[in-house]
Amino acid sequence: MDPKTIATCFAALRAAIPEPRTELHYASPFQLLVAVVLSAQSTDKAVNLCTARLFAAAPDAQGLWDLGEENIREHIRHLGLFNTKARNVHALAGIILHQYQGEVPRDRQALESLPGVGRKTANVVLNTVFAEPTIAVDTHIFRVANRTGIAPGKTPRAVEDRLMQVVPREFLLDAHHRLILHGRYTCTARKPRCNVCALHDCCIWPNKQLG
DNA sequence: ATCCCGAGGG
DNA sequence: CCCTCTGGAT
Repeated sequence: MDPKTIATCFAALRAAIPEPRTELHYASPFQLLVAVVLSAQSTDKAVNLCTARLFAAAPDAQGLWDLGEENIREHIRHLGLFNTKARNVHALAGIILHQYQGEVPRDRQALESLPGVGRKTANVVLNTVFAEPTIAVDTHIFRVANRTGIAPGKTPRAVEDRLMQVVPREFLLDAHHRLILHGRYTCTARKPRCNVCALHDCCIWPNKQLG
């Protein structure tokens, strides 16, 4: 897709999604980090239901470390992958508490060394908390980038690298959340709402559906 | 490549 | 029933 068309796409996305932001509920960088770890293969809505009680019981790294893995597991039991997540969140809280003075590090390497934190989660934290121009390629962005033709790629990393090349600078900071929200509500996995899509005229997808 | 793994939607 | 949901570790 040529640069002009891509710029047209993002201008259209800006009009459709004027205030891009995460739908995860959080009151601190640490809470956002935990929420994003919990969000793997789960809906934001389900995560918010869990964290409402979890953060009330343990709002910070000290609290989650003291709460313990067993209690964390009970709070997140209705999320998928809850066992792994409980173990990771507890261990992560301990590391943040003891090695980072309870603060979330603004450093990709440090973030990715945390249990349950990979490149995607690190990119979300860097973008959402520290306002760095990163793009976390999750299931939504991977689908939207490939389907629309904005940034095709066989792996999440390939799509990320391509997005970083082709997204105009003025749209880079908010591209992550705009693409996420577009994928969640319009360019959905199963039955995309092409009839109301802001990208209808610049999207290359050959199977545009009516409703 | 495989495992983890609950809940909601179509 | 099958698919999807802001993946990461082995």
